[in-house]
Parts: sequence; C-alpha cells; structure tokens
Amino acid sequence: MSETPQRLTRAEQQQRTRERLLAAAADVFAEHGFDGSSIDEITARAGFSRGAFYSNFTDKIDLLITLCDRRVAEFARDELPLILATPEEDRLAVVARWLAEDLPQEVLLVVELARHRNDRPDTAAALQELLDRVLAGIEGILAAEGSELASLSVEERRVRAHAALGAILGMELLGYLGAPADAKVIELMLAGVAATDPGDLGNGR
Amino acid sequence: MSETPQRLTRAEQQQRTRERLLAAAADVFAEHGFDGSSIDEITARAGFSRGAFYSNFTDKIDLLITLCDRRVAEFARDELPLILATPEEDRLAVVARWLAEDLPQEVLLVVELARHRNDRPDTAAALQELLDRVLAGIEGILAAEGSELASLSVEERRVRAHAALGAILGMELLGYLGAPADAKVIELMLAGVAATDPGDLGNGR
Amino acid sequence: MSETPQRLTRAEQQQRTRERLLAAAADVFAEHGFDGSSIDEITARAGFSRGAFYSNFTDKIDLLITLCDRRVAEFARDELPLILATPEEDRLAVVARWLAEDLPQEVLLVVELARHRNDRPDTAAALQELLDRVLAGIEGILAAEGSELASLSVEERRVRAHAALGAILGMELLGYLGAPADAKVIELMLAGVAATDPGDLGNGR
Amino acid sequence: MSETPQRLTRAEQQQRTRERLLAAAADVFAEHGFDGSSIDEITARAGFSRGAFYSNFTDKIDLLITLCDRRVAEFARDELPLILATPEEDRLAVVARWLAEDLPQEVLLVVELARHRNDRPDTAAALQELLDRVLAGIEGILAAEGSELASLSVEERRVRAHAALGAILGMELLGYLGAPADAKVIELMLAGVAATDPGDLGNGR
DNA sequence: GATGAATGAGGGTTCATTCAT
DNA sequence: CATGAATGAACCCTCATTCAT
Repeated sequence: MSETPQRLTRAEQQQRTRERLLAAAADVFAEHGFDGSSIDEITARAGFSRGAFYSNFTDKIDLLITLCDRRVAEFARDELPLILATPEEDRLAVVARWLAEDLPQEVLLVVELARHRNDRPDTAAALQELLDRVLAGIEGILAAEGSELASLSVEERRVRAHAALGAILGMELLGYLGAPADAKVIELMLAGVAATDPGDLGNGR
Repeated sequence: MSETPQRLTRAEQQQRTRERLLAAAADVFAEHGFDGSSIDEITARAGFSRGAFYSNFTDKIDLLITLCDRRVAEFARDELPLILATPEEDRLAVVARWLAEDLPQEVLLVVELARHRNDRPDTAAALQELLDRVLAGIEGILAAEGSELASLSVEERRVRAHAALGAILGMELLGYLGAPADAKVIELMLAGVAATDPGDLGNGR
Repeated sequence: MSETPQRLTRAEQQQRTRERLLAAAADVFAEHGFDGSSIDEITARAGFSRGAFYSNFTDKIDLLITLCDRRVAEFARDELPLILATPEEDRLAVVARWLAEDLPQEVLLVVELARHRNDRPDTAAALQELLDRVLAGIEGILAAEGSELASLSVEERRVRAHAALGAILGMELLGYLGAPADAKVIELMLAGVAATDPGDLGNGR
Repeated sequence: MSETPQRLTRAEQQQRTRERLLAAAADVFAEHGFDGSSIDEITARAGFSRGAFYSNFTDKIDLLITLCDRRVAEFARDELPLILATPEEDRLAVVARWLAEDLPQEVLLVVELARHRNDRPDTAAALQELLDRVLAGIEGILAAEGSELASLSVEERRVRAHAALGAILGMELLGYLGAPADAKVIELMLAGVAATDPGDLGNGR
C-alpha cells in the first residue's frame, strides 16, 4: 500500500520465491541430475514447502526448462559482453578461464533437457531455441570488432561457432568426469576455431 | 541332432542372458538415461523376468559399471585396430565417420556413471580406470607407426590425447543435443590434435 | 451447523489418521507378526492409502516402537490405577482377569521389538526404556498402600516385580500358544510374588 | 557298495544334509525370526545351495515344524532324564541352570509356529502335539520318584505342570528381552509349582 | 500464495519356489 | 541328490502431484 519498499508486494514476494527455487534447483540438479533430484529436496533447500513449488511452476520439467532458459539468458547478458570487451590478444585466455572456472553444470542441465525432450511437446522446441541462442552468441564473439575472424564469411563463422560449442561442451564434460582440461589442452581444443587460416590445419586437406 | 550341443550349457545360457540384458540396458539407458530407466523395462526388452537381472547383476549401478566397462573394452578391441590399420592420410576421415556414425550414447553412459560416483565406493575407481583406458587408447592411435605425430614427445602426445577425448565428448554431445557436427566441424575440432606443428596454431601466443 | 468446528483442524485430522493407523497396525501385527505384516494391509485396514503411512511414520519399525510405547503408556495410565484402587483381598483376582482378558498381544509386539533391536540404533534403547517403565509400574502396584507387600525392602520388591513380569509374559505366551492359564494356574504362577513370607516357599532351600 | 562306512550311503548323506540344514536354521531363526530368515541364508550357513533345501523339505514352514519337533524330542530324550536323575534337593537348582543356560530360543521358535498355525492345515495340530508332549514331560518330572510332589493328585500335578511351563516361557522371554531372571527371581517364579502345601500360598484363599 | 497431509503409481530389491542341468 | 539360473509376487519406500486449509 505504501510506496516504501519495506514490504514487498505480493508479486515481488512470489518473484523472490521463484528465484530461490530456481537457485536451489540449479544446485540440486547439479548434484543429483534431474531425475535424481526430488522436489522436496529443492524446496527444502530453498526454505519452502512442497506447495510453494506448485504455486510457481506447473511441473518438474517446467522448472528445468525455465532454468535452462534463464541460464542461457544470463550467459548472453553477463558473460558475452565481458568477453567482447576483452582485447583480441587476451580473449582466448578469458574464454579459457571462463570455461575452466565460471561455467557451472549448465551443460548437464541441457543434457537432461534433451533427455526429456519427448516428455512434453514444448521441450524439444525449447532445447532447439536454446542451442540457437548459444550459437548466435558465439558467432557474435567471433564477429566482434577487433577479432581477426571478423573477416570470415558468415558460413565460415557459423561452422566455427559450431566447433566452438562442441569444444566447450567437451571441456565441460572433461571437467565433470574428473579430467579437466588445462590451458594447453584448451588451446589445442580451440585451435581450429581460432586459426585465421584454416588451410594450415589438419592433414593438409 | 548334430553332435555339437544343441542345448547350451548353463554357463553359456547365463552368458547369453547377461549379454542380452546388457544390450537391452544400453538401449533403454540411451532412451531414458540411467535414473529414468527401470529394471522392469530393461528385463522386459531383453525378454526376461525381473529376477533374471538380479541373478546376473548385484545392482542397478553394477549394470551401469559393467556396461561402461564393456563398451570401452569393445572400443579397444574393435575400433582401435581398425583405425590403426588405416593409412595416415585417410585416418582423420575414418575417425570422423566413426565419431559420427558408430559411437553410440556411451558418452552419456559415462556421464551417468560420474553422477553416481558417490553411490557406491567402487564407482569412482571404475570411472577413473575407464578414462585412463580410453586416454591410453587414444595415445596409442597418435603414436601409431605411420602417424606424423609419432615423433612427438610423450608428454605432448598425452596432451593431445586429452584434447582429442574432449573433442570426441563434445561431438557426441552436439549430436545428442540435435546439432551434430558435420565433417567440416569435426575437422576444426580436431585441428589442434592433428597439427604437426603446434606453433602455427592459434593466435600466435 | 453447530458452533463447534464440524471440520477438524488439520492437526486433529492427522492425529486421527495416526491413531487409526496405530490401531490397525496393532490388529495386523497381532495376526501376522511384525515381519509378516505389510504396510499395505495396515493402511488398507485403516482406510488410508500407502502414502498416509509415510506421512505419519518414518519407518515400519518406527510404527512398532510407537505402538509399543503407546501400549505401555496406556497400561500405566488406565490399568495401573484400576488395580491400585482395588482392595487388597480382591487384587489378585483383578490382576488375573486383566491378564486373562484385557492384555492383548503386547507381549509379542515387544518380542518383535527385541528381534529388531539391531535394525536401528534407537530400537534397543526404546526396548530398554519400555521394560523399565513396566517394571516400575509393577513395583508401584506392589508398594501400593494397603498391600501386604508394602513393608518389603526396595530390593525385595524389585525382585518380585521382576518375577511378576516374568509370570505375566509366561501367561501371555501360554494364551498365545493355545493353552491359556486358568485361575488356578495363575494363582500358582503368582504365588511367589504374592507370598508375604518368602521363607515358607519352595523346597525350603 | 563296501561295508566300510568310509563313504556314506546316499541315505546317510542326505541325513547329514538334513541335520546341517536344521542346525543352521535353528541359528538363523534365533537371529532373525522365521519371517526374517531367508532360505538362502540358512542354506549358505549350512554350506549348501538353495536346491539342497528343497530336496529335504517341502516348504519353509515344513522346516519350522520339523525343527520344533526335533527340539522337543531332544528335550524329552536328553534333558528330562538328566533332571529326573538329580536328587530332589538339588533339582530346582538344576532346573534353574538349565533354564538360564541351556534352553535356547526354542520358545521363540514355537511362537513362530503358533503365528503360522493357519498357513498350513497341519501346523496347528503340530503345535498342539508339541505342547502336550512338553506338558507330559514336565508332569513326569513332578511325578518322579523322590519328588515331594509325587503324592499330589493327577489333576493337581497337571495344573502345576501348566504353571511350570508358563514360568519357563516367562523366564525365556525375560532373557530374550534383556532382563534375564536371576536365581532369586527364578525361585519366586517357581515357588507355586514347588510348594508342597498350596494352602500357604498367595493371599490366603 | 503457501502449507503439508494424503494419494497412488512406480521403483529397486528380496525371496520362496521351480526346474533344467 | 544337489545346483543355481530364472521366475514373479510381494515388499518397503520414494516421489510427483493434488487439494483442503
């Protein structure tokens, strides 16, 4: 009723609940996977009861979709500009550190999403859109002003974005499996993406 | 009718049961993931009753470990020699095809294994051994006679094997997510591994 | 319609559920024993679904502990005062009737509890406490004003309470096995407990 | 084939198997109760496979009946004569020691038998017969030459045997519950049975 | 909107029992 | 006779979901 934000409005309250549930879910999913996580554990970790969950999400899978969406949006909003703002010569290092340190278990999240793509009709579409957004984001990095790759053709950049995503996924998995990629390995994995002249690569084809 | 035993011995029978259960499990795991698969569905698909499973495996996770183990062993036995027998100039193409076509959902299997590495004490060790075997196998490929990489230092080859594994994992994931790597993408992803002179890679750092 | 709440509060509702489950469990345990009883049968007999059980008890054995506890508490609350209020000369008769008629299968319940005392850490303690409470109750009867045994030493009363409990258990078992003790047998079994002068007992040893 | 008993005959072999299974069953039942014991554990402890059990017993409950029968027969064959051979004045002490030390979990065995008396038609009859045999045995002790109770009427002895059985059961249960009867308690519990003149007992009735 | 008791399908696992060897 | 792989019913328990409060 009053303007002072001492008391949050109903909507803000709910927004907070939602946010906390999402944060808790990210943790729990990272630990046990989607199927291995129970709504009870998620809500308990968020400090709510079971019912709060169903006031904010229709489904367990709805939570997963929302979470993936959220993460990708945050990546586009927070991480990408940071990378783009980095001068060209340090960019690989920044990417490497980001891969090694900041990127959490999103990859596995998306794997779960893919796994359940047939559970509900909209899941497949959500996944597809997610991938597109990520690929577009990466293409954006490659095309950034100052990048030596800015002169490549659109198609060429698309292929490299694709390869970059593959490399990122691979590194994430290596980390998850207990054999994280070190700087040298990361450099090798991104070599093809970063090379200005593809002709000097591979077996000379 | 023939002299050869029409009836299989009991040990052979059981071996067959085991084999079928493993095959069925590979399918079902690929479809629903480990947590999402029920032993009922696995045994039903293999044409057995629930109990047959527990005559052959101690646990659900025992099945997963066995399956991962089996797959890696088959890789070492069947795939590796094939690759090694391929002349150097075609080798990348063979690897690419193998990655794109023959490699099934093993990657996800291993991810599940990693997820459950704390469920039972031996799981973590099994996972570690698996990774080591795969890395050793890849190093073997890189060191094969005829390979231009044979002249690299041991350490250098180890790093490349690591990167190669990361690339393989990434490609697998791309495929699983619905954005499979095509030949050009594969080439880029493996560029760093295959380059004879790492010095010409990257941004010259 | 009336002012008194037609609808029970949620806490009352749950209390009712708990009570019904306990009552049903007592019945079913009496029929099939603890191990022989299924939670399904208990909940069905109480008119609830399987899950209601797990909303009210953590475990099957939790139910057993609770039930034993409850029974002993009821004994202390309902039976003991009744006995104490009975004039001395009729007391044995009251005890006898109580033993023969009112005491249900609690004994077997406690036997089951003892059987599972290693299943969960707290079970053994619960059993011990139960026994202590029963023995204290019996000692209370023996020490009651008006009892001829009131003049005995504490230690002497303790021994007699012990013997009385043994006799009670024995009678219960006789009944369960199909050879219930009649009045004359009960009298003989309690003779040692009730004797004012132990010296005149036995074979004079 | 030969007369030398180096090799046991088939029948002897089987007899041995039976015996070992019974012994193992007694142990396992004592530990986990009838319902809580698995045939696998019994046969494993006896050093046999599951099948051996079904070559020797029709049922799990058949094993229980046989075991109870066997135990009672052994009691009549081994324990009773021993007691009867003891001079009157030491007899109570012998009984006490026997109760405290030698009598194993037979009581619980019989309780299990009673519990399952409706599972198979002959179980109830087997139980009844068991009780009769035990009671007859106890009556035999009471009537033994040299006993001061030898002069009692048959009916009087029957009642005392009944009470004695009740006391025995009670003592066993006390022991099982973790509050074993010591010598003084045993004396009190058996006081009524042993008294030569019932008139001096109880509340003067 | 949030709560949490109750639902009930389903999951992993055990185990008595069968039967081909 | 003994073996043990396979059967399949039953069990305890978990958990997504509903709904009265």
